[in-house]
Amino acid sequence: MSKGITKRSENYSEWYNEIVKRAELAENSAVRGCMVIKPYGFAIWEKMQRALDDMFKATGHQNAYFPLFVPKSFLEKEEEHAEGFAKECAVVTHYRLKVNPEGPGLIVDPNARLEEELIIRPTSEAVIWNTFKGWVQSWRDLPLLINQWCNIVRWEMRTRIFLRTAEFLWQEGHTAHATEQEAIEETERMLGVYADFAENWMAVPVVQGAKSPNERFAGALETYSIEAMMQDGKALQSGTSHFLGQNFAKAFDVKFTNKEGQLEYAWATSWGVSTRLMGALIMAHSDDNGLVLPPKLAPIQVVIVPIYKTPEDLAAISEKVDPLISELKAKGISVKYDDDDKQRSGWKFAEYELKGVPVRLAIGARDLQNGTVEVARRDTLTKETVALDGIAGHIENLLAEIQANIFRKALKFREEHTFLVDTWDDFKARIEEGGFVMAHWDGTGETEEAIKTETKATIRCIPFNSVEEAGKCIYTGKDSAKRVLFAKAY
RNA sequence: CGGGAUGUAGCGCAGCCUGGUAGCGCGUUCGCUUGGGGUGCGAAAGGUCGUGAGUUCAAAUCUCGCCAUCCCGACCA
Repeated sequence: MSKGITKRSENYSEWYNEIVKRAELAENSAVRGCMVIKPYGFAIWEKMQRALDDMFKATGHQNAYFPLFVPKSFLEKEEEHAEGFAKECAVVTHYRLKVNPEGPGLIVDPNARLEEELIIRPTSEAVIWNTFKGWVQSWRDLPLLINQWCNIVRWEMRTRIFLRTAEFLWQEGHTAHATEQEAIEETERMLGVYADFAENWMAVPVVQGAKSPNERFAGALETYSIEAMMQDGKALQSGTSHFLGQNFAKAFDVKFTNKEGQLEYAWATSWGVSTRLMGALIMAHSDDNGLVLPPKLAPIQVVIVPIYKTPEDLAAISEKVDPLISELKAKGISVKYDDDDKQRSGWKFAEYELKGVPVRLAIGARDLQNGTVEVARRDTLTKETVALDGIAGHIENLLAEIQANIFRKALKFREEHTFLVDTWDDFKARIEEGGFVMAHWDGTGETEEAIKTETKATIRCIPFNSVEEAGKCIYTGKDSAKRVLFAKAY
């Protein structure tokens, strides 16, 4: 295997695949379309989960768990929902295998056919609303604020590790409310939580907005999303929040008695983010040397590499390093002291760079003499020699600075690749180059479809902060009241 | 499901056209060397060439079937 990795400018998708592999985040599995998330990659996902889970709890939600299997009759109940997911469902038809009587191996036992097929959940609205029926009777039972962490299966034709796999991990929030207004507020609140997480934890700036009807979740009245820009200028939908109206309450007969004693259908929301966020994290920050991680999500925030020849040298270094490790840990900083003699220091430098560790300290005989340590930061690839005295505080500040810096960098990149466009020729040219294009649209699905066919760009969202501004549709020239966000998307 | 390609050592590949002892790089193991950016040298281990059939004295190589994977399209968080 060559030591360098493919450059972003040469082949962006190859670069992405190599980062995933070389940083040991995940690998393709023996099972078509499914990935193995490796320990280092999973550690990042766990940090994401922890932060998100805390945010869900802080907004009043509780975790629960619902079955992997969805009876086909449940999935059928909400018609649009069923239609939307039908094409990508894995179906369980039998419950037993048996030894092949005519040869080696096992066969599906034809006598063990299920009376009703079970669908492996592509999402859990159906099972959950079937359950909610039993949980909701009175206005006092509302709001019902539930979240679950689980895996789901969507049988994709073409898969890409983290970005689109047949099986993936996610979190799905499902809530029931007494009023439409309350449900809409919840939908907005949770999109806000996602935006907060993306920007303040992942350091990925996002555009919040509403999906066009074409791009809406099957069964939703309104879908909101956060859209992030990757370094190739393409958009990645990084989280969605849906206002489901009373569709599921009606489909599953979830009614409650309001304060006036009348029966009403409950109002629903659902919202989710998935392991796709790992893809966003990689593609937003990493460079031609490997992964770049925001300190807040890095499994290892600081690595310390001793430079030594003899065991005596190492002992002298460790004597200085040990108290520093304690001090860093006391500040809640995760630190790894890599005194492993199996690899050389130069090899370690390259390896931790590849894995995106935000700060690397190197300490050798020279430093012991001078009372210093070499501090290297991953985001800028710069090094400085700093006095060992007071280094813990310095590192703490440095981690915060790195977190802020990679956000700034990503935001600057997005701003430099976002364009206001008013003519169709400009539109095609800008989309071709990559980036976000803010343009007027006549509001029809037909126009959206035509633009997609001609340019591969879709409406990523109608941004919440889009100002009212009279204009003409980029494609048809019809009147438009505001600009929407167009881009090619993952 | 349409179009294209690939399957040879743990990984990345050459060999196939023109059939005749299975090779290279990385990694692995051992020894020495080196140690502030993937050290250098030497030795060694490791493959029923995706699979099944056929042609042939002889098949990684030619023919046919099957399987799997990847890329490009239609579908998608």
